Amino acid sequence: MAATIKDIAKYTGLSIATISKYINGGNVLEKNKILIDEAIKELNYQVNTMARGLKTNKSNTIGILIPKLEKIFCTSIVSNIEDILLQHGYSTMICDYKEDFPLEEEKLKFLVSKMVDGLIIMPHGKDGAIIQEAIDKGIKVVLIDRALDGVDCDVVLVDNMNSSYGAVEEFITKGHKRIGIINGPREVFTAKERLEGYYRVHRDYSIKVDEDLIKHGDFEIDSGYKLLIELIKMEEPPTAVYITNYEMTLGAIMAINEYNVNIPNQLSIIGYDNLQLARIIKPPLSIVVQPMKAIGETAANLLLKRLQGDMTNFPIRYRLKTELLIKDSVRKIES
Amino acid sequence: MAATIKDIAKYTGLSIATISKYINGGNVLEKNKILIDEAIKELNYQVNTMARGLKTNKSNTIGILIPKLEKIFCTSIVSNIEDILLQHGYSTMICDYKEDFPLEEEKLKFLVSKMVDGLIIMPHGKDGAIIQEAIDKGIKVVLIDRALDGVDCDVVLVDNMNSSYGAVEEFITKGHKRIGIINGPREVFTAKERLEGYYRVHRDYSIKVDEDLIKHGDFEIDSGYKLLIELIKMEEPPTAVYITNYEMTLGAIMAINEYNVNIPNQLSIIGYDNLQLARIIKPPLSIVVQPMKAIGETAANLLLKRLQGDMTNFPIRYRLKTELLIKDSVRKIES
DNA sequence: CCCCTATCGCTAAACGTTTCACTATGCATA
DNA sequence: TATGCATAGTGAAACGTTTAGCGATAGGGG
Repeated sequence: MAATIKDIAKYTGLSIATISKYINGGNVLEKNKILIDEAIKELNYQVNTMARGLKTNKSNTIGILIPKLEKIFCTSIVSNIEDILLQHGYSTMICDYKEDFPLEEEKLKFLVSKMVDGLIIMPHGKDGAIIQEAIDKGIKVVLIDRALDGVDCDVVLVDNMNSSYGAVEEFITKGHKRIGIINGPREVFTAKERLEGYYRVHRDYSIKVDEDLIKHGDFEIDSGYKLLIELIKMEEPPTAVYITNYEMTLGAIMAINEYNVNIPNQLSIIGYDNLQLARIIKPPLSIVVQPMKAIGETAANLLLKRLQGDMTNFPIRYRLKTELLIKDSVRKIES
Repeated sequence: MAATIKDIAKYTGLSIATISKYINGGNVLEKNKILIDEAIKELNYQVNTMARGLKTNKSNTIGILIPKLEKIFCTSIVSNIEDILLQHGYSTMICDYKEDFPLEEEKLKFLVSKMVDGLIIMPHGKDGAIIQEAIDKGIKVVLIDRALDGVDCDVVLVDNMNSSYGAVEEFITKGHKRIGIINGPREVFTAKERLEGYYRVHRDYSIKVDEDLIKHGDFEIDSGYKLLIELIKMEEPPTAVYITNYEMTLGAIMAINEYNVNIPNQLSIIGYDNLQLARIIKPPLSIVVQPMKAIGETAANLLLKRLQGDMTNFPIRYRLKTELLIKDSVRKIES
């Protein structure tokens, strides 16, 4: 049905080797160039990527693997990655694994089976073995947002520790002493780091941490909702709560609305990740803003560099800074 | 490097044809099954999808093409599509075209070049020619959200007309007469239909439409923001505003917050698309909820049916109903 | 004992490219 | 004129599968 390189050869009277050479940027007599171009247009020829991939073991395609398509944090990064890769002639294949470990493995294998030349992964599992397998096959890999043990590759991370430090410090300098934190799962890389920042700033300001104020959710709306309720129902509730991702921030706000908690008079809040959120909520919400654009760009450019064979400083680990956006959801406590 | 079917043949002493047959579900003696399985495990064999695709012209992969990755409306549908396709052994390749027409064409070609067996597309351009080309190549296509002229395929749509009708009717029955609408671009399929509903309910209730109350945005946050301001700054402003997509609803709320407009006392509002939004805003927002889940499921199941060769009622056009979620953002006007 | 059928396995060609090694051509240099 | 050397083009093998067609084997019915 579809025209092949053979048809072009027949049309032009040249050999397939010549056609192939031209298509791949080789030198051909001017008159043959014209002839081939004509044939391509006439026969509506398009390269068969399967055949090419079979020969070359390349696809000019980058696989992107993220936890969940509905998380704006993920898609926003992906979009930035795409922008850059596209400019350099790479296509992308986006997969999400729905926060599911077995599915992560499956999708990763899928991408590998599609002969991607590179991979950008926001990993979920603790186990880097399958990723290492891909690397061993010669696929260049860049991890984003979360590091992984036992994997030999570049990583682009956010400075979670200092971002938490800054947010909680904001509370402290405004006079808060009982500060709740709604954090992610204990075992998750980013959650661990964010909690570390919480501890460290308490230590630096000589404020004792009340472990009851530390709540572990699962980074989803529901747990934000439930844990905020737990916090405000405590016998001695916190005067401020720091929530460490976007979805849980949403959930927390739902709880706040439902229980008619006045922000910031009854409770001070710092949320996470979404600029729009800050403007939609009343009063405007103070948030920690992650550098989605920088993450995407850094990861994409790094991968491009590796694909070009430039392995300087491998493996490299970037730490990108967050921004603390101060609005009206934190009250100053007079002492 | 990687093991091929040949290696398996060598390992087991069988021919490659037998291996291939077994891998593809053919019958093989029990002892050979065991032997082959052992070889596969031992050599860590994985099918080379390129070679397979080259022979079969199939990939067991479905391409999904959406306007923008950051739009929760899109990704939410995609996620539902994926769930179903995955259950049936299909993988998906997700592409977005950033609301850009040339890029839409490019990405479509990319997907076609990857030999996708089917396509689910939320189209942007008016021109269905390239899509028709794909169809002519034997790729099964299902369009979602927007229909397209000159394309011979199934479509899964939302009943935009009646959803607008219902939303505006809610205002009318509560006594509103001057009802603004922040709509999408004039030429966009869904926007046209939503406007049609607005007109029709006015006609049915014998309320004259003031054309100045009809605003055309571009379905992005900014235009929601600007157009709401335009509306409230009118000499004779509307008492209610209906906003026809999620992003513009966000923008409108930003404007409302900024100008300290009291909802619903100064202005009644019905927004679009996002259940979470309803609970985050104060007062809770009445919204039109589109059936993302049903759209995804309908499209996926339909495509699966077509892929199985079942072409009954082709081309079929689904019209899915929206739900009007009534909360506290609409005021009753006593007359 | 023969024939039929079912089952399993094999040979070999084909899919559409890329690429290596080679030939042919033309031109400048000695 | 002979030599050397780019440059353009070619033939053929290879990439890892699938599959049509055929051969071999075995079991069962007559």
